[in-house]
Amino acid sequence: MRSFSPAVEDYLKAIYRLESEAGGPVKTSALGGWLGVTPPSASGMLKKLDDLRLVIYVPYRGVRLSEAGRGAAVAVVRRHRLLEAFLAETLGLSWDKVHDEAEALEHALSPGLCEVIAARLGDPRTDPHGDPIPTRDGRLIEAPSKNLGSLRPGQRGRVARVSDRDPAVLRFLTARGIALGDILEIREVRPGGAVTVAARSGVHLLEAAVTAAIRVEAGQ
Amino acid sequence: MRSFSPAVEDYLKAIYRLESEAGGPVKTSALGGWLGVTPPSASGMLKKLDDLRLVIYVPYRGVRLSEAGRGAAVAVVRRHRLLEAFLAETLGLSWDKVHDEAEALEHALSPGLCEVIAARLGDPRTDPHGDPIPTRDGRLIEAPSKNLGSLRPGQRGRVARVSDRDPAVLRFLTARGIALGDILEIREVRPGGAVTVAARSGVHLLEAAVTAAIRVEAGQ
DNA sequence: GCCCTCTTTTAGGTATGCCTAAATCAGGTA
DNA sequence: TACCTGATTTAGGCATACCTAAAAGAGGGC
Repeated sequence: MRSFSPAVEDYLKAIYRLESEAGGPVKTSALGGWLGVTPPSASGMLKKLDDLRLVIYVPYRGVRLSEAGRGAAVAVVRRHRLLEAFLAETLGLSWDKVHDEAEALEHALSPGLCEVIAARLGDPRTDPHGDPIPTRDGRLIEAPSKNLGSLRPGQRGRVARVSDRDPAVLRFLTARGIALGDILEIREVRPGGAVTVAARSGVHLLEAAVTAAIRVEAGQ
Repeated sequence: MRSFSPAVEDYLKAIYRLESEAGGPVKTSALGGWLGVTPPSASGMLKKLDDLRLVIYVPYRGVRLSEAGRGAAVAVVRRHRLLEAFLAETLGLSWDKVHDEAEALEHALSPGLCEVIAARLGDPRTDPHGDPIPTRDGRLIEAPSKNLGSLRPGQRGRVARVSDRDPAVLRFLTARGIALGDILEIREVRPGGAVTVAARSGVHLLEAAVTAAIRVEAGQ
């Protein structure tokens, strides 16, 4: 498996993520929005990725990863999450900082060094946000989890994953003393998506953006 | 100080190194040869670097770093050598492997992460090849050293630095049990530049390429 | 079924950084 | 001083990956 340009890797990773979220083909504009490029730029790149057989792109309809594309995307995700785990472990970087640094370094990490890091960390299963790290052979085990917002008042859940998309959310949770593995009990669900939760560190109001970022292992 | 493209950083680093070695302006073809690009490519880039005020480029005469260029070059050298030290320290990478990995990662290392690494390592003064690591404020302290080949039979020197240019040389030295800090005594100087040395691990014949890669702190 | 609107693609352009081929310059030789 | 040779620069191209503006397609409302 040859290596791809940073731009190609970013597209594959983005398509992988959006495809998982949407459960179907990804629209050109959604991809462009996610990556911060204009629709024409995304459209042009998709044609190129289709030529490379990394995606199946049907103009006006959307794009899906091919088997080869999925493999390449998962490899990038593995590098990214291993780097996050490595930076947290060896340098003590907080979970709100690891994403951006990993984002920059992932394209420059050789396969050999990637595996040295994995071995050094003892093949961790998750990164600092709780996201699963794909295995070397490209398997990704997604533990079942549901969005915190889908729980009813009185229900409890263990914080399993927190989206790394917005560092401010991560800092907010750190400031409130909420971390991965903590058990949250829903007290109140407000219209708009905000919730009130009881945690080890007390009762907190979590705004919609925060609630949406948290996935829990339910039934605790 | 804004950040530069990987290509620009590579040129600055190369000019810095060749300028130090030559003790004067660097020729276009020497730079191209070092970086593995053709003379026209180097020529074009030098014009651009001159526009950016990073170098003083006199067509047909050669190129020197400006103050700004020197600062940027030293910053890249710092990132490179800190990364080498970090990879050796935390991952146990051998001195023949750290260079290539650092070469790839250095352009993606943020200033912030660079300083976290420096702090974690306790602000090391040298990388795994004995090359000095510039300080954060851009000072580079070069300890006096001379080439192993300049010693006469009977003279001794402590291995202070070994060029990271050729990994095979580094592996050869490792295989012969010769490391940084070891004391070598010249037994024989052969025509062409090869030498015979007595080391802790025994007597070894070092070919010209190996001899040229070693710098020693003389008078041991 | 037609049209209108929004999305998406095509067209054409910019910047980076590399290449080959051709022209030009510098410096030593006759 | 005129020329030759080798180094260097200019000229013209290619690939990547982005942009804006304009054209074209898709799908809903009437």
